[in-house]
Amino acid sequence: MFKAVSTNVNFPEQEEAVLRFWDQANVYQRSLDQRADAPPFVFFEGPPTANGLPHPGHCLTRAIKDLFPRYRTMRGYRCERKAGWDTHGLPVEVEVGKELGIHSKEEIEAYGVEPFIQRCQQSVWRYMREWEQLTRRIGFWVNLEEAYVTYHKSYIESVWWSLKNLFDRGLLYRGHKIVWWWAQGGTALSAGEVGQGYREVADPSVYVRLPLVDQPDRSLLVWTTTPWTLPSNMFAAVHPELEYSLCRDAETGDQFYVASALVESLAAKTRRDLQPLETCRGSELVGLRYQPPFDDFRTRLEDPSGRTLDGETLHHYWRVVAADFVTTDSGTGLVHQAPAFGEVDYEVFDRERARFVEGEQPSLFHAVGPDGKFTDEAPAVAGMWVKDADKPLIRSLKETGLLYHQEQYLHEYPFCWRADEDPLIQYPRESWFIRTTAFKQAMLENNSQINWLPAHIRDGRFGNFLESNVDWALSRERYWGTPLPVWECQATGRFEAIASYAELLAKPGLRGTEVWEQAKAANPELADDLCVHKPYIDAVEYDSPFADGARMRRVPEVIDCWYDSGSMPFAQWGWPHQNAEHFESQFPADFISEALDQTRGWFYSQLAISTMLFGEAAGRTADPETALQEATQPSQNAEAGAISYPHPFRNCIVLGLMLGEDNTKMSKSKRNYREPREIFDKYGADALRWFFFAGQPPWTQIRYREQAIRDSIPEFLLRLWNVFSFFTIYAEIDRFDCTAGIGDPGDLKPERLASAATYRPASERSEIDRWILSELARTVGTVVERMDAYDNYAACAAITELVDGLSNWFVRRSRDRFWASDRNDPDKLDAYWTLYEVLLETSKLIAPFVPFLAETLWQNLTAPFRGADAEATASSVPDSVHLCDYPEPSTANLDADLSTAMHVLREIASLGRAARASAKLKVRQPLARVEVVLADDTHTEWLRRHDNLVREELNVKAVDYTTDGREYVQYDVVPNFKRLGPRVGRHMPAVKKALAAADGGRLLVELQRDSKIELDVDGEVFELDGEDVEVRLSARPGWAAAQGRDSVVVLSTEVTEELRREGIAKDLIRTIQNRRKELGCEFTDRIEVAVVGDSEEVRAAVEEHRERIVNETLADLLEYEPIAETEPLTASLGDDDVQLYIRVVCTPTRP
RNA sequence: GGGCGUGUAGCUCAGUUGGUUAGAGCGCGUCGCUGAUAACGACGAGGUCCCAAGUUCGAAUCUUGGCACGCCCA
Repeated sequence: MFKAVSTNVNFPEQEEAVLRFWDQANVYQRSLDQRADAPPFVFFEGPPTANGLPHPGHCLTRAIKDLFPRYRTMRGYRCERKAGWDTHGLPVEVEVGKELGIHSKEEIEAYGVEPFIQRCQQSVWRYMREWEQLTRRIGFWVNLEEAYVTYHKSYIESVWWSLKNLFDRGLLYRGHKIVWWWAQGGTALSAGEVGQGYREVADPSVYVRLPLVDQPDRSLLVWTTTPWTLPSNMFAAVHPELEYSLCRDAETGDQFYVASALVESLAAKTRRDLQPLETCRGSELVGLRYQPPFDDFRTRLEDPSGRTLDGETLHHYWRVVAADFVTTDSGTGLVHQAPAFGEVDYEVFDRERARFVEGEQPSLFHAVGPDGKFTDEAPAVAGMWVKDADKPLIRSLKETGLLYHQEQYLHEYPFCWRADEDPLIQYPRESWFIRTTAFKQAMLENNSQINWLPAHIRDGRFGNFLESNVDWALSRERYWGTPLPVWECQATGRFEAIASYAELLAKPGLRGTEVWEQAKAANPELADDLCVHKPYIDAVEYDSPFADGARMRRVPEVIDCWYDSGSMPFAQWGWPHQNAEHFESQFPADFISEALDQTRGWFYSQLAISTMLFGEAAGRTADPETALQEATQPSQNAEAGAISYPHPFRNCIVLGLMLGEDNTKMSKSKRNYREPREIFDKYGADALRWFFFAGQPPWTQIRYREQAIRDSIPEFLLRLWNVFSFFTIYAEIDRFDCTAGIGDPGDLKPERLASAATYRPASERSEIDRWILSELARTVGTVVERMDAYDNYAACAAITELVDGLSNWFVRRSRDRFWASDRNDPDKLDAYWTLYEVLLETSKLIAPFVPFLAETLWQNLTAPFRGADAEATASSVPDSVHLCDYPEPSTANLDADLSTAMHVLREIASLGRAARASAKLKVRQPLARVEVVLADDTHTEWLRRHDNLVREELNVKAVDYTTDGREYVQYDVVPNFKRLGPRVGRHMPAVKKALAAADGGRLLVELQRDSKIELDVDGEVFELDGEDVEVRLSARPGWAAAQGRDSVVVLSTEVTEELRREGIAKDLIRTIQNRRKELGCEFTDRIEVAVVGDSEEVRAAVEEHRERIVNETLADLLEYEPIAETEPLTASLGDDDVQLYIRVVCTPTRP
């Protein structure tokens, strides 16, 4: 039997108990085992880094990652959830550097790469425990024991395999990359580091004339704020669509080209008189040759030209080129290009170079060394720090007459975040690239098949990013990362890629593995995974296949850790070196989710790698040997078992970034959020989860608000809990037996309940039972539909509405049925069964969302089946709600008409309360009648049959319904715009006016009589039927009435003596009940009551309603003389005060 | 500077293919209900739906142009 559950509940404590139960009973594993043969629902875990502490943003990610797998599992899928950890990268190195008090690469080298990476390997687990605790506490079911780890040897070897695949297909190459370079420190800085170092500085801004080769009296006027890059000038860029003017300087006679839009501002700035001579489009300037600002490269290069792919001969340098990035915001609309010192410029160079045939391409001008000082390529300033060279270079331009104008220019420029006096410069470094651009179309095609949530990501942020794809700069000149598996022939410079450690060990003339072996011997604790890391792997060399006697040595770089995580679809299994069957069945993913910042991160790296390796419809096979060959030839292996786009993920929820309490980025120093741990302790994981799932769609930018988390308790969790508690309280009192007659309960699906002894079919139960069961069916339908579409927000809204209806209408209106004295009253049992069924189904329904509360509800609701008095076969009831099947919408119980009718009824009740409030007649005072005026009589019959609900709710004796209430209301006929719009068109305002002007009541009569209204408007006659118009009601003044959209409720305000006495009796009951509660009475305690006073009216009321008072308050005695040894309280009843004596007769001993 | 997103009540957010009375929760105020009660109900105050122009019989919704904020990139 049921045990009463207190309304007083401590959710966090309860959740801890549920966690212990899950652990002990091994529920997660059993939920998988139970679906061993079920179709898979594949989930990929985007690996977090355990190098920092988790914050509430991570809670959201982990909550949403839990929600859908749980849901799908209950829906009958097998959803394995393999955890993973991202462990490589610069942040780890920086952390370790901080510990050691060092930061430059030199310092790391001095400290020793070997101990450094050993520290890195340990450091990545620093906050492991916090992460695991968070994961467990928020209820994220994921296999942490078998997590994949990006530094593990098997993982790295998978990555190596993929890189060798790309290398062998010519997709991995070495080239230049322009990086932000800290010259003094000799290292490149990441975008994040550069971003920290911007500040405003004044730089020289120079306007330089570049005379045209063919027309030396005309020049291009270019502008730059980095004069030191001018010696390395290669091109001048114009926008092909812009208009340019050839201007004549009235003073000097110089003629030069400037963007037309900038002539005026340039003239003002230089205080010159500029006369436009002619205009042309930028595209007409393209191809013109000019004289470079400095002669060094020109004098050294003999014939700087080559053949293009079109077969022409074209000069390599000092030509006008077209570029879209040229603007007229500043400068002259002609942009000096020094590709070595600007990323954008370098792209231009790349494009230009691609026009030439192999071997005849231009090379990069580059007059500066890695130390930031000029080389001998620029003899005039050789050895000089670039910024110091600005002045002498400008002076020199002045001397040659090329300097047109000079000024100071204020702008943002990055400095080194570690040495803030050192400006950064853009500088070319050698780097390894993946030719992702060759797969741009394939990636776009693949992307177009992905179901992104929100949808705009596909063609918006992510699609645009793919459109502007550039080759992936893969390598990093760092230490802690997956080593690039490329070995270089020391004689020929040719490369070879290696796919596994074993493959390396099998190479001829192998040497260098002893470095690792010795390290391991010296320190047996060393993780074996480190053997494939720097510096050990660097020591391994072998005989070159390219030149006799030459050796192969590994290139020094490690790779971008985004490549690591993007490889997880196969690397998590060590595929293709092992686990072929796992990879087979777990690819591609049905569902992934991360925050928006992963657009260019994990979302991209996964898609790019998968597209390159597996293409579309590339046949996959369990045989690793052939897998490589197949993957090498994407899209040529379409055969049975082929995979098609999209892969490697089909559905992706892109979470919004979470902001702190003050709507700014969460930051530890600002304390604008709370540690997850504290949230769990104060409010619990369910409260947090519900806040995430029900508060807003997951892709909106969520603002962390403690109050909102706190609110999800009363708004949802506690409300449901109260219903549950109500049920158990009375089920215990009435010894409601849900087990009798049920043979094999299973997971207590509704059809199983039907076999119970006292269960009656819904069709035989009262209207309110059928109504809530219909609401339940409707809700289940919506929730399943929305959750299948990955829309948790709408699903939660439906659940909230159900619980609200359950609590504020079903229970509220059914309380009397539960209080009925006859334990075997069928109506009472119906009420129990209905509430029981709804609670059972609700606990399943909410299980994916709030798994803790769901579990507690389930276990309590099913306890009778596990108790000693349960029938023997009843042990089939799952001990966890998470082992149940998700509810199926029951079409049998669906009753749309009932839903609408009840909605109208609830509105009537609501209006009635409003009318009472305005008439200052409190609900406890019974009234004779209400009149309900309806706009139409669709539901009148039904309402009439069920007016007991209204009578009770409004505490009136009678309810009358009518559609003819002209006495109380005024009718307004308004157009149904949606329907009428297309037909009436521009006459709509006149129709509206005509309807408003007419007598609504008369129109209504006409409509009821003829089923149509004729309207003469603008000389045209319009015929409107009942659906073309809507009838609105408004209460006429002078009545205690309230109006809704479709009805007006009018109250009879007359209070007779009899009604008055009934009101007094009700007041008395209420006062006694309050007193019972104050005295701490159990629900079944008996009391004695005395009402002492000289009010005739009160006495009459008591006598008249004695039975009711006695019954409802469980009073054994109701008299008019004081009860001895009892403190009276004063109660105000009607117009009189009385003394109330209440004494508890007996308190049954508690069990 | 470019791309994407957001802008609706004091706060947090909904708002379905354009339809004329723009909603919810919280907060505030008033009143009420109450043996589920740290809950609940009613009423009220609170809105130039960021601005402007356009399309339309009709715009929070569609178009264009601005403004503000956020993110990403430069």
